[in-house]
Amino acid sequence: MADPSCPRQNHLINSLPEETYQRLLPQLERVQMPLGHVIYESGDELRHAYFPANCIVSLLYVMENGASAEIAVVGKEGMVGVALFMGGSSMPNRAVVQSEGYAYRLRGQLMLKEFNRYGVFMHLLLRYTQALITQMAQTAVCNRHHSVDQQLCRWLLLSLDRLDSNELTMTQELIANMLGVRREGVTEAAGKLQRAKLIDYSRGRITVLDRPGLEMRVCECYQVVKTEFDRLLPLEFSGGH
Amino acid sequence: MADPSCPRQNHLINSLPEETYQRLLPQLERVQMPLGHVIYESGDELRHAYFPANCIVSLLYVMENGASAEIAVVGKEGMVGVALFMGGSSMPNRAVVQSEGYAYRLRGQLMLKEFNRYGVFMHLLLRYTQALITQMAQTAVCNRHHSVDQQLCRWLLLSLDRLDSNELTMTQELIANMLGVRREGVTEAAGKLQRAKLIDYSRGRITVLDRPGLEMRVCECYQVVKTEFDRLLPLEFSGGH
DNA sequence: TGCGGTCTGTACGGTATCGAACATAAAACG
DNA sequence: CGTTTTATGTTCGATACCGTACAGACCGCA
Repeated sequence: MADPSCPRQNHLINSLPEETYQRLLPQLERVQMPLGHVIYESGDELRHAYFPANCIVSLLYVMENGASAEIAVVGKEGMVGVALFMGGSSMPNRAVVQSEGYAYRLRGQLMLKEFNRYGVFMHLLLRYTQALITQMAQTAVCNRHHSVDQQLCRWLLLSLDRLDSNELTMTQELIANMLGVRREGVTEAAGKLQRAKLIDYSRGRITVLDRPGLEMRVCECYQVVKTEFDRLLPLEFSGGH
Repeated sequence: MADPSCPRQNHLINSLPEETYQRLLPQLERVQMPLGHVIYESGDELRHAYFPANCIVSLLYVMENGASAEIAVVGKEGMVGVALFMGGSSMPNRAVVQSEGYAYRLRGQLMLKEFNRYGVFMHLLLRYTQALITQMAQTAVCNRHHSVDQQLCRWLLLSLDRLDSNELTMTQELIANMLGVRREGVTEAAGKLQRAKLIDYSRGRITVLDRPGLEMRVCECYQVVKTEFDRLLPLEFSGGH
C-alpha cells in the first residue's frame, strides 16, 4: 500500500486533475493516525489540512463542563480543516481519530496557496464544505428529534461508509462521547441491535452483521446526508452501497 | 429609509469596497419580507441570494413527519443562500421570514459571477459561511445538552442581536417550531422568564425587559457563536452590545 | 354586542434519558 | 497464575420533555 497512488485513496485528492495532483504530490506528507489521537484541539492554529486515506476523524465540540457531542465525521471522502480556506485559520472544534489508519496532510500555507489558484481544487473543496454543512445541520436535527437507538444506527452506518471493513474498533464509552449520551444508553441500544442479530460486539470490537437491517432502523437523517454527499461529490464518494 | 445607502444596512454589503458596491448596486433588488413568508422550500433552486436589511430569516429543516428544527438564523449580518457559491445550486433547507422587514436580493447568476471574480467579496462570503457553520454546529450541541429554558434564552438573544428594537413579533407556537419542541414547553419556559421580569409578552408580541438577565441564564452556546462571528466578521457584525 | 378564532395557561399520565451505584466478565499485566 | 484494569450489563429513582386534553383570555369581525 506504499505505492505512489496512495494519496488517491482520499476521494478529494483522487478527483484532482493530473496536473494539480502532480504539483501537490511532493507536498503531501503521509502520517499515521492512531486511535484516539487528538489532531486539533478547539482553537488550535490550523497548521495542516488532513486528507484521511483509510482512517476516520471525528469533529467534536467539547463543552465547558466536559460533556461533548459529535458535529461531523470525516473519512476518505473528505478533509479536516476546512476553516483554513474558509478564512478561520483556527480550528473551531476538537478533531479526534475515531478509526485508526493514515492520512495525507498538506501544510496550511500550501493548502491556501493552492486554494487561491481558484481552480478545480477550490470548487471541489467548496462543494465538500457544503456537504459537510449538510451533515452538521442534520446532526442538529437528529439530536433534537431522534432516539439514541436511531442515532446509534446512523453513527454505525456513517462509520461503515468510511471503512473498507465491516468491523470497527470502538468502545461503547467512546460512542457515548460522540453521540453525547451516557454510556449506559449506548449499552442498551447496542444490546437491542445485538439481540436483533444486526451487530456483534465485544470489548471494543463491533462487527456489523446485517447492514440492510441497520438501514431499516435508522432515521431519515442518514439517507439525507448520504444523498447530499452523492449529489455534490458524485465521483468522490459513493458510500457503502 | 429609502435613500440609496439602504443596501448598506446589510453588513456584508456594507463591507464591500466602493468599486464593488457600485457595480452591484444596480443589480440589488429591494424586496419586502412579510412575516412567515417561505423564501425557499427545501430542494428549491436558488434563484437569488438574499441580504436581509432589517428582517430575520430562519433556516429550518422539516422532517418527513412534519416536525421541524431551526438550523441557523440569518439577519443583517449575513445572507441566505450560501449554497449558491458553495456549489449546491439548490437550497438544502426551508428559509422562513421570522421577523418582517425587507431585504436586498441578487440574481443567482450575478452572485456567482461576482463570487468568481475571486476578490474581496468572495473571501468575505467564505468567512461568513464559516461563521454560519459554527452556528449550526453549536445548534447541534445545544439541542443535545441544554434545556428548553436555556435554548429559549439563546433564541431570544440571537434574535435581539439581529433587530434594532427590543420587541419581537412571534407567537409561542412559532418559537416552538423553531426550537423543535412543543408549544407548551415554550409557554412554560417563557412563563419563567416573564415571572423573573426578564421579558413581557402577550399574544405574539415579546418585549425584552432585561437583556443582561437573559445573558445570565443562557447557555454557553450563545456566546460561542457570537464570539466567532465577531472574530470572523469584525466590522460587519457587532451584535447587540 | 356577540361570535369565532387565535393565543396562552394548566393539568395529567407516559416515556426516554439521566445520574448514580453496583455486578459481571474479559483482557492486561505482573 | 492471580491481581488489576477495562468494558459491559443491570438496576433504580429522578427529571425533562412529550402527547393530549381542555380552559381561559384576548382579538377581529359581523
